[in-house]
Amino acid sequence: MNLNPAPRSTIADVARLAGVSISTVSRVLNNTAPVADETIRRVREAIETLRFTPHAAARQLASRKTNTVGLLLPTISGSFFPPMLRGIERGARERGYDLLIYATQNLPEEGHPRALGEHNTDGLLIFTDSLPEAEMVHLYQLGFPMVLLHQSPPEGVAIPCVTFENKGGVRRMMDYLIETRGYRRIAFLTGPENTEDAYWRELGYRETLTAHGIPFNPDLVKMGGFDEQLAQIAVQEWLAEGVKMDAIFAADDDSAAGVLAALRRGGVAVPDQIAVVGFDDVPHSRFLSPPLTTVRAPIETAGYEAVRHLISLVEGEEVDPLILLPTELVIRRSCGNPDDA
Amino acid sequence: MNLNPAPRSTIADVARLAGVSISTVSRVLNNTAPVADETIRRVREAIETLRFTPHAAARQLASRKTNTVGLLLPTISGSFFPPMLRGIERGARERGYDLLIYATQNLPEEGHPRALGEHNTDGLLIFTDSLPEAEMVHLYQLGFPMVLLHQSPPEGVAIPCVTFENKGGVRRMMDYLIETRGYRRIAFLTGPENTEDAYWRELGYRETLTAHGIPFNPDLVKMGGFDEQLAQIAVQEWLAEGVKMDAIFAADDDSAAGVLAALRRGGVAVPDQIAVVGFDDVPHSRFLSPPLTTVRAPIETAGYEAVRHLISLVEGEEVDPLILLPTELVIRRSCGNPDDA
DNA sequence: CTCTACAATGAAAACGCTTTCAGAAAGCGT
DNA sequence: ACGCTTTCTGAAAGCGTTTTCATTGTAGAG
Repeated sequence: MNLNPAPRSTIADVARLAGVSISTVSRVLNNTAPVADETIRRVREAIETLRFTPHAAARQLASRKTNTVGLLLPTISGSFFPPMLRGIERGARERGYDLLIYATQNLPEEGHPRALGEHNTDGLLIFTDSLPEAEMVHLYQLGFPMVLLHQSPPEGVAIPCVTFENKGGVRRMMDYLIETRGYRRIAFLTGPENTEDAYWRELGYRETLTAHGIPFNPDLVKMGGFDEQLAQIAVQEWLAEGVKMDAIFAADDDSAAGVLAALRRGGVAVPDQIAVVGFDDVPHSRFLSPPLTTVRAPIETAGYEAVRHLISLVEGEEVDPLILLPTELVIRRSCGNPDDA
Repeated sequence: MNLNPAPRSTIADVARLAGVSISTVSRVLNNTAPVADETIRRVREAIETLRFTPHAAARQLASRKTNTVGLLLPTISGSFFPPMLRGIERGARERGYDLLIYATQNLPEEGHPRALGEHNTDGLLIFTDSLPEAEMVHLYQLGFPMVLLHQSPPEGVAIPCVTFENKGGVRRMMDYLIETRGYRRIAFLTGPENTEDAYWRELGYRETLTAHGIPFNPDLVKMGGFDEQLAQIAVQEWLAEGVKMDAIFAADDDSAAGVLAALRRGGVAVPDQIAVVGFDDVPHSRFLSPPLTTVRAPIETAGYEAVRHLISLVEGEEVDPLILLPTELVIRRSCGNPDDA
């Protein structure tokens, strides 16, 4: 089937029908030079009757621009992902760019990781752990536009990075738990290793403890891995070990959901016996039971800003090397908020 | 910056370095005609030392193929989305295609909806409600490859469609609830209007009722809209109205999560007072409390199969008009499963 | 040995645009 | 009327590939 795939009309057809040259058609298409009103009208009309659509590849070849940005991420999962992608898609679309997605996990074995950026896209959005450092440096040296999401660039490589104000967010939440709610034994469920967001969140936890003169207790820290199931297991262990605590700070909301589930299963009342807080404020969190107190991270905004900065870069503008998005406390019932009881 | 963007090497550079013609380079690149082993070696070497990557746009222009498929969806959200996208990405990648994403919600006002498929992609994956019917018909008449996801084609338009065996899944779940668990007053929380999955699921509910001689009771049906919050509200209404029921069948897992939250808030024990079941088995569902009994829909597989069928179409093969993916009962605690109590 | 067939290569023509260059027409100050 | 812009337009040269066509050997068939 489809052996004779309907001859698409080209710019030449339009030119012929409108009685002008292809240059003129191109000019009205791109508004790239003055054209007489009457001519514009005729060309537009011809375009309409022929249902003409410029051929993207030809355009890209001639103009040396793809008007496409690529998004690299390790894999597609978690409740973090949809808001981020939504922001990215919106940002790209608003500036007239298309969005190409690569889950690097699925990429062919060492095949042509290079083919990624250099020719298919004008720039790359790189999420966390999705591109080997060597490849990144090479692209950088070629002057290829990139923006990092939740990951800082390698030493000496000035690739802009957008991320959350993780440490400050944790800090404010900890202050609240300690000062307002009076908790002292606060456990922390870390994110995955080698993840920067996770690193800063944990650091915020430790620093705030110190600032309040509370000694750091290694028994109160386990790995939650930003994962619901891992978090459940960790909490079950705490329960089994009989470790006592006033509150559990989960490094993200997915793991906080796991904490909630494990505590409920273990017959522990939240927040009466143990308070629980998370980080991110993914859409789901307000529906947890009890509704989750958390640190709101502007996930969608991060995606949106990242892609806009990338496009600025593509279009030759300068861009701040670090874009730190503010976080915000969202107090709900899981931490024992009396106002919402 | 980036005014002098590192001259990328072209096929001509490779040819020169290897001492052959560009035709030969192209041939070893695409394995499109026999080339002497020694020549292949030299060309490969030249490619390597120049770090040459073929320019995608030029390739597309010359070969009239983009090796890209587009995914159209209304918006990016919900727990349904990540598995689906994962399947699609994997399927596309496996067959050597790139994936372009369009959230049609973000598309410019009536601008060039046409530009979507015709020139940027070799084919389009169309999710539910994301493309006006007229546009679809037009593309179809042009012979443009498309596959629909969870939506059937308009009258007389033979666009393949992949979706779940919704009615059968609901049917089996209902049989189980009625026959094995002995429930009679089963409420149903519908999906959004004008959504086919929602339609078939509701139909399955009604038909099974009839099959078991249970009269249909309109009081036991409310709109859940595949949405956690809407579902909560609906359940709150039921509770306020004092409607009695043995079980609630939510048309998808997101709304089932809302049901669970609302019941807990209303002090109703699940499954002891009211059983709850959902549909989809999104990753999250097994972590709900109690773990959700649901109908597993192969979401990732649907995406995977859809994109593979699309690519088959692109490559000129025939494809079944309807791909119905089987669903499967997943019995967990929320329906009162004694084995897992 | 000749004939045919096929492996191996190169030259050159697309592919459908954008962009430079140049020229014609038209306005305008003097 | 004269030069000088400025506006508008067309011809033609790319952009970096793939693909067709032609050419040259070289090997097996007869």
